[in-house]
Amino acid sequence: MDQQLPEKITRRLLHEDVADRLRDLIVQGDLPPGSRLNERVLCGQLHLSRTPLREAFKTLASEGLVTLHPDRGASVTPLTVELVRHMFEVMGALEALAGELACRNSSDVQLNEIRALHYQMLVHHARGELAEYFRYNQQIHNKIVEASGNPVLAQTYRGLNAHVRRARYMANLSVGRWDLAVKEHEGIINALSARNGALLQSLLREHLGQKMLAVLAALAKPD
Amino acid sequence: MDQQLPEKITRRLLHEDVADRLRDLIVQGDLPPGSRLNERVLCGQLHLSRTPLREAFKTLASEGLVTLHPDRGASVTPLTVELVRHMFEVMGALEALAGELACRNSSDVQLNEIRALHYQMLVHHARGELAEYFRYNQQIHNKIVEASGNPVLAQTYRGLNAHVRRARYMANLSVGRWDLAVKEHEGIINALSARNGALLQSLLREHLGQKMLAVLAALAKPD
DNA sequence: CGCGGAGATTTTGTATTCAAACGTGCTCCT
DNA sequence: AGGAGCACGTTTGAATACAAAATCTCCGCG
Repeated sequence: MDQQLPEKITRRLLHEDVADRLRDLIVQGDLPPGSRLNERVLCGQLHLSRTPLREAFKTLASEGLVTLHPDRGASVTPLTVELVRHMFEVMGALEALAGELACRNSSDVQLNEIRALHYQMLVHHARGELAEYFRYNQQIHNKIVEASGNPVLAQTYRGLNAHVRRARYMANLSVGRWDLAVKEHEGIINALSARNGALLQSLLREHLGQKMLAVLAALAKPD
Repeated sequence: MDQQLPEKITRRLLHEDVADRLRDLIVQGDLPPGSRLNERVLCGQLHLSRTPLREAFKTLASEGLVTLHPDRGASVTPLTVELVRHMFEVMGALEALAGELACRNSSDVQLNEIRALHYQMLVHHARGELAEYFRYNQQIHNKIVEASGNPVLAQTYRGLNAHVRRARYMANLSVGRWDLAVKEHEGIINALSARNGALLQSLLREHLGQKMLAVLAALAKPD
């Protein structure tokens, strides 16, 4: 009997690339909050036709990064204090769940990978390489969510995380906060290594709460 | 000074209607899990062109109800035991959060609305009107999530809930389970009325857990 | 009888076209 | 002066057209 066909070598669809591209632009602030997304202009810049661009809009809209105004186009969803607070609330619940599950389900291999990333991150922190630090930091959180073994959780997390990354991008952390964040990570890794789910949950919540405060503070001041 | 323009009388976009339509068809099983979605055929049935249909696919794909296969079209995401388990795990975390927040943030008006829905539901239960019961049941859970005052949570919840409803649709509950579910609801309403967040959380978790077991049992047998 | 492959057919992915809504700036009237 | 109304250009929404990939068909061959 014939096996389920193994999902091809995965060809990439244009609208997916475009969605990724736009998501990055939004997260990094190149497309600032509230800005209008003119289809003709973007088509020119991205060298494609309106069809895949508009399809990408739909994807981003359902992630909440983009808002659609019937007959008046799309715009980058504004990043309000309220939105940030609500996002972090949900993220908190998701990360807590991820931590609990990761303690129960993750393999030792996965755990070692996470630890390895952590040490890499420490190196970049020591060298003051912020961008690299961010990348590893992000990877660690992603790995923890992956290690939960729950793809639905992972996908939901990814969707929200784009917002969080956008917020954090605007909120360039202070050095003091940075050092503290590294300390918090230390505890997180330890709790995970000990597979202490309850502890890990509270540490993740604390960590995320601190991150939110930093983001809110940064949002509040200059614009 | 001029007021924020009140977002128009909201014109509805075609692809949104189509997405709603398809979502219902999938949830109700008219488009069974795994079935292929032929664009030409669906265009004929829904009386529209491929453009808005494909846009709707993108929305449903990001909700996970539909899976896109590059160059080979779209299909209804299969409903596996694993998927159900993972979904309910995430839903559990979301509902728990919703319960906690609802206890803290909901207005008395909202609480009364929920209680009113509950009594309506009891009436339909007493009369054995399953479909009506389901509608009120659904509304109650939605209202609780709304009462949390967190739109991000609400949207995330809605996205996953489509899956849950689909699962439940396949799993027509037994009468015994039905009576029990009503009892559980009684406790949920009481905890919410007392604004006892901790209790509400555990009751919601228990309730959802029971629902998952019923769904899994139904999934396991016939097919 | 099964296998393989060339060509036809279908289906999808993307571009282009057509139509309707929106916004703008002007005129004209009060 | 100020505002209503209208013609114009612009932008979006949806349909259609075109191109490429996948699937199907059917024939020859082992």
